[in-house]
Amino acid sequence: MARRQKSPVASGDLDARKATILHAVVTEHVDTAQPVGSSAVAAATDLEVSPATVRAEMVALEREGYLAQPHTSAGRVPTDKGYRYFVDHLERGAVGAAQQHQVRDFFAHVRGEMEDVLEQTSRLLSQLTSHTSVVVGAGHSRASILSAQLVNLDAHHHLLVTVFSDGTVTKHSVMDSAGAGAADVAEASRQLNALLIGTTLSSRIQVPSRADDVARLVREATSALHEAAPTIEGEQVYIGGSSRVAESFDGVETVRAVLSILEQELVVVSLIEDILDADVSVAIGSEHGLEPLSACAVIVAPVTLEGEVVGALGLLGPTRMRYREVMATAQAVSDELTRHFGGEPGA
Amino acid sequence: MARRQKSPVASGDLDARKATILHAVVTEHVDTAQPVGSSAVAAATDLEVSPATVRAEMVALEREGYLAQPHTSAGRVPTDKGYRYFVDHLERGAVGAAQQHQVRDFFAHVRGEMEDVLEQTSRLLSQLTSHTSVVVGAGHSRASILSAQLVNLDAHHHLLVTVFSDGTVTKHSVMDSAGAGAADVAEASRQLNALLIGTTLSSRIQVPSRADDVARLVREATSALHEAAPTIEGEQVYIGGSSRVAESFDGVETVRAVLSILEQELVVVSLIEDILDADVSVAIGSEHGLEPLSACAVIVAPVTLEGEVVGALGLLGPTRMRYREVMATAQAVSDELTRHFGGEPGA
DNA sequence: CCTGGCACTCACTAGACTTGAGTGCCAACG
DNA sequence: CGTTGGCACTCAAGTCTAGTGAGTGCCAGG
Repeated sequence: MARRQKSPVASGDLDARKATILHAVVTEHVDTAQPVGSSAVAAATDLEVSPATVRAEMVALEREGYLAQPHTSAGRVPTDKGYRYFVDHLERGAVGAAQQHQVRDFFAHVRGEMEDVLEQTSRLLSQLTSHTSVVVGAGHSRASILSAQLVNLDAHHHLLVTVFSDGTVTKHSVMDSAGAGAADVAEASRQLNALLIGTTLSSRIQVPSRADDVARLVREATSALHEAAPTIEGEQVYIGGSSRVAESFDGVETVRAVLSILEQELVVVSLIEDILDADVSVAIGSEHGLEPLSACAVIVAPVTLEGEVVGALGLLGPTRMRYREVMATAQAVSDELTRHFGGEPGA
Repeated sequence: MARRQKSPVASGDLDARKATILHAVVTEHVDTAQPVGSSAVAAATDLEVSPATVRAEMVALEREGYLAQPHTSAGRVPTDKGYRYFVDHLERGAVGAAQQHQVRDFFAHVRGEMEDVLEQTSRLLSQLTSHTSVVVGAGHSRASILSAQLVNLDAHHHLLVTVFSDGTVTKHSVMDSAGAGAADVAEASRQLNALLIGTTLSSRIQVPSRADDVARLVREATSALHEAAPTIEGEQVYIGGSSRVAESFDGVETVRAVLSILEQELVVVSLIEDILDADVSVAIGSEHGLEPLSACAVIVAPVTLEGEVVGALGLLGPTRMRYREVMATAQAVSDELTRHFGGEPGA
């Protein structure tokens, strides 16, 4: 714990006592939601020093930006930087046995398509942590096409149904003002299947240039598919427990702002992806650069499949959050989710 | 306007002056969010009576349950019953030209699958009204199957992809522990297609009882499809502008409760369906029976396709809401949405 | 470097008082 | 008899004034 320097503007590290004090302030503040005074810290730690000594250290911690005072005669509150230090120096803990069991149990019994599993996982996460959760299923830009089929809806509308190797299915409507016959549609379907199987959305396709109905349908269908590609590749997002936002923040305006962000799926996805790292990672306060979320902390964990990141889960709460427990939960669910898909690919 | 009786407990109707006063109280209260006093009412109406007279009428209105007093020395506030009368006797207005244009414009330019249209419509609604909106796409219990296809994912997993006449597509994973060969899967796919085309989810299917791989796959696939039927028939729900909830109510607990309800899609759907009537209809306060929403009013309008109700849109806000404008907007969007699908079925 | 002591700060609370919007009641008026 | 102005009454909300106490910063002595 004793590191190189103890200069007052040390940026990277703190001496053992300061670290202990900061830790105490964070845990106490998380518990009570109140500014923490020097005597409370002295009582909560095993430092065996007087409040006056703690005060001196707290002055230093404030000068260095780890703590802040709401007003002159109040206790201290951690700053974003304080939480950051706390999280960086947090020894990872495992989740409690009860939670562990609940997670295991969930994944043992969950059934259905991947989409359903992800959605339910999102519910699980927010139930376990009492925070809002986000589960992102990565896009399938690299998935290849297993099957493509053109289905006739009515005289002027067909539907291109495409199945990808990752188990996702997409549909695209194809207008057909000329009204090709059933036989032509069937032939176009056959050609599309032959043409698209094995390709990915980014592949270049050689479409027939003939002028007949069949060729026209094939061209229409492939262009519909590729035009929509950016959207399809876009990830699926499942948000759970958004009502928790109302509990986490007291200002109505904050609640509104956070909810408003959550409504913008693209923003949420890019937020999660920005934070996403190989391991469980955390963005605190203004670290993620989204101003309306400056009162939030976001904890992100990846979901991998055969070594590749195929998704992510995130938990969003106030900076005043039980980091240790929430991070452990994120880790546990991430692990189980990864295992779940590893054991049951494509299901 | 003059009706049968003016007995103090008249339930159905009010004499003209009382009606005018109630109307004034509602509009004023909606505007100001404050209890409305007798002098404000006297000033706002063209009744040309003194505040004292208005007071006498307000006492009667309170006795009959249309108005309430937050405390003895405050103005009056409408009760749910008061809002109900107001809404029932509201002459329908059209939306403003600007809004009308915005709605037309939206539907002129919106493109994509029905799901996308509904989702975007939900955004439009909440943007136009500043309230939370719900769009429900009806289930396709009556839609017949146009195509069914079994696609091989890997050695032990297949995917049954089904296209319905209403343009929806579903998928169901089919486990295959025995690992049938590619030829068998193709044959099963062919048989499934022949078997299922033209049927609906409620149809009874005659499945082959043979013991070979193909018959087994067919049985597995059809049972997967029919097991999931209740879920598939379940409507799609799109909720827009849930952040508006934070603006509409001041109590944090109310916000939380409402958001919590909105998270339960099944509850939302049944709420909307309960309220849904042939015309635009409204549920105020406790009328819908969902206690957490007792501070809310819900406005619902149907979306029809060829005379049949295929969906609904809802707007959820505080009981203190601009009923006239919101109802007009709901009506306008409902009309345009109906027209949109009428003109472009299945797209 | 630690500590107890001490004066100081300042949010928060409670109580007293004022204000004013709004009421209910009533007697008088057309 | 419905309407009206007058009037006393009520009560939430705002303002002011202490009083309280948690917590601080500083300092002198160990």
